[in-house]
Amino acid sequence: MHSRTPENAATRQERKQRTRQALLDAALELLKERSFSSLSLRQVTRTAGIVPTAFYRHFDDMEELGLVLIDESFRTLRAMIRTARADPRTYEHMIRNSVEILVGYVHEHDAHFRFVARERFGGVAALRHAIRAEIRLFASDLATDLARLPHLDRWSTEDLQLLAGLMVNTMVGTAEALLDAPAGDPTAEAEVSAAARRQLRMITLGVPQWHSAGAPPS
Amino acid sequence: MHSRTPENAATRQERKQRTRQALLDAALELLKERSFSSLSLRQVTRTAGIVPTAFYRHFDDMEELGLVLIDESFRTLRAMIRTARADPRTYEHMIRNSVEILVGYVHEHDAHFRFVARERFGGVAALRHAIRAEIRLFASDLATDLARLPHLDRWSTEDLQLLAGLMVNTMVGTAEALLDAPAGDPTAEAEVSAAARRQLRMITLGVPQWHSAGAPPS
DNA sequence: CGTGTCAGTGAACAAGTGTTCACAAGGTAC
DNA sequence: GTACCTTGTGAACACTTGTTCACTGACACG
Repeated sequence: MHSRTPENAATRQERKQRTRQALLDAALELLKERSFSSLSLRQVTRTAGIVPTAFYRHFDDMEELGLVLIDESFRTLRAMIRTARADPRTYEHMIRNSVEILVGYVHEHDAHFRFVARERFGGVAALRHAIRAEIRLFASDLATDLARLPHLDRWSTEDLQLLAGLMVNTMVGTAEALLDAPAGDPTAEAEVSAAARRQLRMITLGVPQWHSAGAPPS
Repeated sequence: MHSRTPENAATRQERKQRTRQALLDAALELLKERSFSSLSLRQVTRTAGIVPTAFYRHFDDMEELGLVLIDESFRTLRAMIRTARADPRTYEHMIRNSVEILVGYVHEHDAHFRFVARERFGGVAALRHAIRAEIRLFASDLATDLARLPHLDRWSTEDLQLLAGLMVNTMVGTAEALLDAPAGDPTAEAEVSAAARRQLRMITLGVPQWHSAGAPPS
């Protein structure tokens, strides 16, 4: 064994990537309690186990790190959405499925969800805008999925967007309620998801009436 | 004119109250851009025009100031709600009325709304909890009002709460959309409020169907 | 008029901040 | 095997932060 790579060493790129990820993880960990704007570069490097100045080898700025963190968070969010988009046969099926998947993801990636929820209206404009854009995108995807359901196939795209926005809003509210539930309390979690299902059902019940009711202008 | 009170002077209590208010106003002004957790005592005193140490004559803490600010914000919110609660005759009337009042209040007290929206999931736990409690209270009030409307008079209180939560959520989302609209752009504002009305209508359209549809368990 | 109260001052502190710079060490490339 | 490149180090900088303390001066009260 003349090789001097005891298994934790590796190519330089890999090592760099590893401490970069350590910085991201450290920040995400700290963001469970503080908010991003009150997070200091030195705190991040300290909990990542490197010296403050080394930070600049990986990011220009705390803001740049924040944006990468948003990207990372939305990768898991998009993965969730992809899972949830599988064949929306009926409203009921879609509702049960979506809520269940949401609960699972929030449970498993609560740091990402917590970060996004906190920064959605937080102090840092760049993060706010990135998040807002992603959520809008999400609503658009949902709208095109909805268009395949009975009754909704003849809705205008504007109304579909509004309906999707309503549902996304409810889901976001549910996610936030889940984050607030005492960690790992299964009954609280069950209550929140039951409430979410009922609320989504309330929304869908109006669907068949919408156009026959006239949908008054403005 | 031997009196040395040129009009800005007054009794000592009044003067104290005035600088106290100056501190609150300064903080609220700064909170339009930063978030509370990244707001420093010295910044507040600086923009209020007093020396940092004088802060302690009025508050023990920045957190105490924050809580007072929440109180102040929710006084205007409660005033809004009181106005909006006047006789909910029909759904349509209620919707038009509520949205219009909301738009007016957000327009006039945008600093308060902005502060609340930002701290609802912000870093400071005490503020978060205070806000959450107020919003729950709001939803409860709305639920009791809703109980007087046709169809809803025979709903269970749990379902009324869920419906109210749905509507409050939509209103909160609308308020946040209004805060994002380019300042004073009347067409953007009109679009947001039109969207809000349509969304609320979508919700109410399901109401007559709810119980006849079975409202399946959990 | 005289005395005490108290909102606001200014100096001082220990600690934390972002960012710079010169430097060490070791993997990379020739 | 040697020279380079790059990740991480440590000292140093100029600031800002919260909080303390002894103080001043004008209003309040007797």
